[in-house]
This record gives sequence, C-alpha cells and structure tokens, in this order.
Amino acid sequence: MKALFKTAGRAYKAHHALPPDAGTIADVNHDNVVKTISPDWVDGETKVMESPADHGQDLRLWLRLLTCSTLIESEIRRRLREQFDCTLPRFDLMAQLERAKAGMVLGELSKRMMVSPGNITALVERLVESGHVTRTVSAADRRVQIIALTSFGRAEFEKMATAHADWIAKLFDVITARDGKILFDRLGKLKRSVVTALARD
Amino acid sequence: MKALFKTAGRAYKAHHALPPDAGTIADVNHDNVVKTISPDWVDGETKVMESPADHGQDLRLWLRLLTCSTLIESEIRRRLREQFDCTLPRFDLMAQLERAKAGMVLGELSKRMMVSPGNITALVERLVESGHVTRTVSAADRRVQIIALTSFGRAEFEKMATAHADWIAKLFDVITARDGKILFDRLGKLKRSVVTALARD
DNA sequence: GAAAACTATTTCAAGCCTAAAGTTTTTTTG
DNA sequence: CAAAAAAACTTTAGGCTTGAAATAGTTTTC
Repeated sequence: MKALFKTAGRAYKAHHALPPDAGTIADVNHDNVVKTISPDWVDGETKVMESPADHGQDLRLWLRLLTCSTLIESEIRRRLREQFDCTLPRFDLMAQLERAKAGMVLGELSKRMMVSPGNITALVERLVESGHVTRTVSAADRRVQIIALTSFGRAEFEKMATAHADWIAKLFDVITARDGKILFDRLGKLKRSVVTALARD
Repeated sequence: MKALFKTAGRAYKAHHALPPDAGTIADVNHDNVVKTISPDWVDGETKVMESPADHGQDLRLWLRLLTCSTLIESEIRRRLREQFDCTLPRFDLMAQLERAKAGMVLGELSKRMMVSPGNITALVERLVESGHVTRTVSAADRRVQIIALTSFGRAEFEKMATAHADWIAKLFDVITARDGKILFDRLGKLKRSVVTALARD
C-alpha cells in the first residue's frame, strides 16, 4: 500500500474539558499536569453544582464518557496508522462493505457511517486509488454508484479486523463480564435518553 | 463575531461500525435505513461471537460507547455552530482558559486538551483574530507564549457554557441519578482498564 | 564560554469533515 | 408528455488534526 498519506490519525485529541472530570483527563497522559490542577477545579465543580437541576452530575458523566471513548479511539487510530498505515475512516468504510457482499450504494455508506455524502466521495476516491474498493455506476439508475471491496481490500480488512478485535479485548481486559454487561445496559439507556431528547424537536 | 468560518461542526459523524451495535447506530438517524439491515447483522454478530475470548462482548460495548459519545458530541457541535457560530475546539480551548485567571502557556493548553501543539497554534491564531483571546510572549522565557481570555472572550464563553450545561442536562434527562452514578462508576473502571493496558508498553 | 542537548512553538503536507451550492438523472405531477 | 420536484452525487470553501521537520531560545556540559 506504500504510504498513502503522511499522517491522518489523531494521536492526541480528547477535547472538552468543561468541568474537568476531576483529575482524570489530565492524569491520564501527563503526570506533571496534576499538581497544577486542584484549586481551580474545586471552583469549577462547585459552580457547576450550584446550577439548577444538578447539571454537574450530568456534565461530569458526559466528560468521563468522552474521555473514555477518546482514549480508546485515539489508540485505535494510532495502531491502525502504525501497524497498517490506515486511518479509522478507511477502516470503518471497509467494515461496512465487508458485510455487503454485493457492494453498497454511496448514499447508504454515508447513512450507515453517519458522515456527510461529500465526505464519502473523497474517501472512496482514495480507496479506489489504493485498490481497496471498486466504484461502479449502476445500470438501473445512472445516478447511483455501487462501492464494493476488492479481494485485496477484503484481505487487508480481515487482517485489520482481527487485530482490532484483539486490541479492544486487551484494552477492556480488566473489566469484568459483569461490569461490561452493566455498562452496555446503562449505555443503552443513555442512548435512548439522548435519542428521545433529540426527537423532541 | 460575524461568521468566522463557513462550517466546521460535524453534523453527522459516528464512525466505526464493526459489528454494528445491532440496529442502533443506523436507527438513530435515518428511519429508512433500518429495513435494509437485519440479515447482514446477524451474520456479523455471529461471526464475532465465535472469536476467542469472547471479543464480541467487548466490541459491542465499545461500539455502543462510541455511538453514545458521537451522538452527543455531534449534537453539541451542531448547537454551538448554529446558536453561537462556534466550534467545539474553540469552546474547549476557552473552557481551559476560563479557569486559568493568569492565562495559560500554549504547551499547557496542548497537553490539557490532548491535541498536538501545531493544532493549538492555528486555533489560537483564529481566536486572537476574532478577539476572544490574547497571546503574549513571556518576558521570562521568550520561547513561551501566554494565552488568556479577553473580557469579550470570557463573556462569550459564559453564555455558551450556560447553554452547554443545559443541553447536556436535557440530553441526559431520562437517565436516573442512580443509573448516572452506575455509569460514572463503571466508566471509571473502564478508564482504568484502558490506561493500565496502555501503560503496559 | 562555546558546543550540545533540550524545550517551546511554528510550519508543512495531507487526510478528515461539514454545510451549502451545483450537476445529472429519475420520478412525479399537472 | 413536459415542467417541476426529488434524489444521488460532486464540488467548494474552510475549519480540525496529526506527525515530522524546521526555528528559535534556554540550559547543560565540558
């Protein structure tokens, strides 16, 4: 595949730090940061706690959630880049295609990946260039493009998917099955809460 | 502030779909997608379940976690853009600065926000241009730049922070305090698991 | 005190991502 | 059927992000 791009992953990243999940965002990566933290934080948190309806609890939960997913996501991006010279969006796109034997329409890819159509255009273009996918104009409807994995693309993806599953398993190593179940369950509730709130518009 | 940029938020986005958190990633945003889903998915999940050490459970948990945070994050980006013509990175940077009365060194910002230094350079540049922050070369060490909120920046930030806390509270509305506590707690465990795994390198 | 090592920041190339404004093709409607 | 509407993409401008290389200033070492 020979270096399609110079960089692309985000090795750092983990925005959002509003009331900073007490000592936890910072202490995760830079030991020397912690000492500078305590006094400000108390203020920040106190302030938040005083707002109506206990927003503080929700905010802290949100920040911790974000910290977790960013931490994991960054690591996966880094490994995909270092070990496979691949980005997460490329991996995701191939993951979608893997289960669509007959290929998938560009718009469908966009919907499933929850990214804008214009984004997919360029992403697919690069994947075509590197020989991972093909793009065919549909005979039935000439507006439509069908994207499918090449056998090379499929082979590459299998390698990455195996490694990926392994990385996740190792990262989640210490979590007991029971806690995993609880998390999964409560995150489901959270998702429903968010979706419900979003629907109220 | 008059339109600093044309776009910037990601209204969609929510990559990763490896074994697709059954019916949940897709059904969240595009009603018409659901019908195309069922058969592929079962296969996907079955396959994953068969892998050693029950990676499937971890993978599903990871995907659900990612779905949740992406969902919330996208919405926040969207609202920041629509209601305040601001991006999440800008908001985050100001949030960091808000609790640093005397300003903060660029490198410190980079560490706290967990993004690369080169990124902060441009972000700060734009915030200086729009009058939200100031950038001063330190007298003690001329390599160092001290970034601080202007009073305008502070005022703008306060408005956004208030709205932001409110958005989160509304999104988390349905979650009981008890479930919130459980989530917060287990996410703490998860974070420790991840950090531990990352340290083993 | 000069050379070497280290630190803070900027610059660069390239990919990611969005919203909005086109383009082309198909479907709907009067 | 022809005009209008809708659908599937592509294009464009512009912000975000990284890793690596370069710049400039400070500290350490001999």
